[in-house]
Amino acid sequence: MDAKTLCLGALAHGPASGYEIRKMFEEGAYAGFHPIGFGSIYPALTALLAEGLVDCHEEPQAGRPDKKVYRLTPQGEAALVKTLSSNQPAEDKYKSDTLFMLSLAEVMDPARVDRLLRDYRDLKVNQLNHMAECDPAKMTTGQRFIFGLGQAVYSAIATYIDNNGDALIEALERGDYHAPPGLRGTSERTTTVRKAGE
Amino acid sequence: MDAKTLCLGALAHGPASGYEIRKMFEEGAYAGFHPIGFGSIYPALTALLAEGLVDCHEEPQAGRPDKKVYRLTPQGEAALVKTLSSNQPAEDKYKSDTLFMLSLAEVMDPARVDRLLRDYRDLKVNQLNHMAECDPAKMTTGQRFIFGLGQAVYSAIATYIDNNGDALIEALERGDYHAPPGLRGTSERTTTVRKAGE
DNA sequence: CTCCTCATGTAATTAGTTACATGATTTA
DNA sequence: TAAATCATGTAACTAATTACATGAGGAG
Repeated sequence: MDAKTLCLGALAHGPASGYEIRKMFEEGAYAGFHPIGFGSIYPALTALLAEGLVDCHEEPQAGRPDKKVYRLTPQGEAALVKTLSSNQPAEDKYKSDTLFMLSLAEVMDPARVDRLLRDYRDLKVNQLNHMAECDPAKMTTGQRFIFGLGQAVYSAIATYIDNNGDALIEALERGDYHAPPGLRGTSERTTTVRKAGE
Repeated sequence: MDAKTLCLGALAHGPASGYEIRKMFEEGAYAGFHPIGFGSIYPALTALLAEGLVDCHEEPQAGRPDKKVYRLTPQGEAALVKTLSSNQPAEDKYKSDTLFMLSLAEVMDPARVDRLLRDYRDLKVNQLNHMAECDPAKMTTGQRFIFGLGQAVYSAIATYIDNNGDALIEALERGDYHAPPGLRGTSERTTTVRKAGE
C-alpha cells in the first residue's frame, strides 16, 4: 500500500498535519501494522495536494514552522473509497530480525539468546500495556476491530514466550539440540556449547 | 536485516542453490517472517562469493541452467556468528494492507468487508494447515521454537476473526457505528449504510 | 494446450530510509 | 543541560520489487 493511500486513510479520521499522521501510524490507531516515516509522508501529501485530493490551510505558529493541516477533498474521499472498494490487498509482510536470529539459536551463546528473547517479550508486553491505556470507545468500529486483533496477536506472542522460552534456553545450555547441519564448527565459536557426543 | 545475512543464515542449514533459499523463505523454515525474492538473493549470493563467505560448485543439469550450489566457508560461518552475536535486531516490521483497509470498514460496502475478512482468515488457516504437515522433528531447536510461535500467531488471528468477525459485519449492516469524522458523505458512496439518526 | 515447477540472472524502476537543515519549548 | 516534543522539508543513498530474457519437463 503506497504512502498516498495511507495518508488518505489517515485523513479519513479527520484533518491532520504530516506530523500528526506519522503519530497515528506510530502510536495511534494504526500503530504497529503499517510503518511509515516523514520521508514518505511529506512527499505524499505534496503530491496529494497537487492532485486535488486534499486541501491544506496553514496555521501560523510561534517559533516553529507553520503547521499545515491537510483535509480530504470530495475527490480525495472518492479516491479513497474507490481504492478500498476495488484494490485487492497485497499479502501481509512480516519482517522480524529477532525471529530470524532466534531460528539460529544454536549458533549463539545461550545467554545471548536469553537476552534476545527477554527483550522481544518485553517489547510486546510494553505494546500491550500501552494499548491497555487506549479507550476503544473513542475509535471507529473498524479501528476497534483491528485494535482487538493487534492485542490478540501481541498476547499470543508474549504467552508463547512465557510458556516455551525457558525450555529453549535450558536445551541450549544442556547442549541438547540439533545443530544446523551447514555449520561444521570450523569457525571460532568459543562460547557455543557442543552437542553431547560430538 | 540485509539479504546477505539472510542467505548466510539459510546456508547454515546446509548447502543450497538460490532457488532453494527462496523456497526456504517462502514455504520452508523461514516461511512468513522474512520475505525475500530472487532479485535480492542472486546478487547477495554473488557478493558473498566475491567476499569468500560462501563457495559454489555447479551441478550440470539437462535442459536447464546449471544448478549452483552454495555452501558456507569457514569465513562465512564466522561472519554469521559475529552478526548474530553482536548486531542488535531491528524492530519487527509488519505491513498489512488488509488490516489497514479493515480499519476503514465503514467506508466500504459490508459485503466487501465480509469478503476481505473471509479471505484473510482463509489465508491464515491455510498457512496453519500447511504448517501442520511439517515435521518439527526435522527442525533444529531454534527453528522449532519460531515455528511454534508462528503457529500461535496464526491461530490467534483466525480465532479472533471467528469470534469477532460476524459482529463487525452485523454492526456495519445495521449502520450501527462511528463513521470516520474526516468523511462527510460528499463522495458517491452509494452502497454505504448511514448511521441511524443522521 | 496451458500452467506450474525448476533454474539463473540482469536491468530498470520504484520506493523507502537516513541524514541533513532549522529551531523554539518543555520536561527530566 | 541534555533530551524529547513539536514541526517541516529536501537530498542522498540504499534496497527491494518488477519486468525482462531463456527454456525444458511434467501435471492437469
